[in-house]
Amino acid sequence: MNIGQASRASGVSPKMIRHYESIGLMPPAQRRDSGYRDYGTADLHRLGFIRHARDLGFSLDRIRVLLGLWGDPGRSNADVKAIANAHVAELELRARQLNEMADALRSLADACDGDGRPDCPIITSLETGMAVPACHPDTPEGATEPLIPRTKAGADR
Amino acid sequence: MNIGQASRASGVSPKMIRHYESIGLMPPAQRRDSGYRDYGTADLHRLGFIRHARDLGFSLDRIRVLLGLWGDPGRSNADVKAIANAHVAELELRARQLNEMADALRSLADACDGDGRPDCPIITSLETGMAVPACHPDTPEGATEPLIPRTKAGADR
DNA sequence: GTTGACCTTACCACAGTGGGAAGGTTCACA
DNA sequence: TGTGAACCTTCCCACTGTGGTAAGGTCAAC
Repeated sequence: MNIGQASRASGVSPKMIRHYESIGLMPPAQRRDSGYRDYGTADLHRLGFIRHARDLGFSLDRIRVLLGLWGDPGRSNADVKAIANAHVAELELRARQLNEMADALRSLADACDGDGRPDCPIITSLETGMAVPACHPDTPEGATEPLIPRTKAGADR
Repeated sequence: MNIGQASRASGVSPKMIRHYESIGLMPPAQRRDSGYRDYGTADLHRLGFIRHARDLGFSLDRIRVLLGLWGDPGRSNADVKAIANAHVAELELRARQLNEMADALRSLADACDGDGRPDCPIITSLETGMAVPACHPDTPEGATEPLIPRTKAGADR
């Protein structure tokens, strides 16, 4: 089976299949006399595993570990679960950060008339780093606060 | 003012300040006789703007546009608002994708005993690309479904 | 035999940030 | 006046994960 066929069967681009081989995620492929790579069902299986893991957002480095556990008959599912849980936590953290940004920016955009004048609270906030001053239900009168609370996201850049 | 002082005052690393200059986000800095860059309040102001925009997740390319609007007295806040809204939509999309991944993986991890045996639904799912079969409140009896519904995220990789 | 689809390797690109090397400057302190 | 620490300069390389593209070889159908 060609790399192109393996690609269509696995949903991994030929480019990436070669890349995965070059970084050792995939074993060196069998070669035909022509030099063409030749893939079998075991390879397809492995490519599928990698792809599913990528779809769940695992980094290639973590996938390397997962592949190791997959192939280890004496593995402990506790190890797998620990990796999965760590990854879930990371995904949730990143999602939270993105949502914080979206919330902050949405409230800025909501405060902007968009009526064609130059006057713009979004620009003002970017200048000053402060959130829109008023009309915040849960903010004390006229108080301003940092756009994004300086916790994790971008705190020390 | 040195690049180091500008860095501390703006929260942008010296490395990044130079980078922003090299790609034209910052104008070429004034130089002292020694060749050291010299920054004034206008530069600090601009660095702050960039940093706040970065904190909101804007790409450097979009920041370039925002800086242009910032410096344009005849700008329309509708333009700014449009950029902001587009960015909010992107942030939300990415956050949603991450949450989908997290949800899928969390349910896999929940289905894993983690009792030290090799047996592991997470690994099985990565092999087959299917979600855990049972115990899904809103899933018909024994039905299995793709781990991540093939919509946008990673559909065509 | 020709043609088109496919394969090979090898390099470059992206975004955004960090690391480090090799060398020059500034400034305080002895 | 010398010295050392802390700073600055430019230049190159690294990372992640993916895509592009170029120059060339192969395969299969017609």
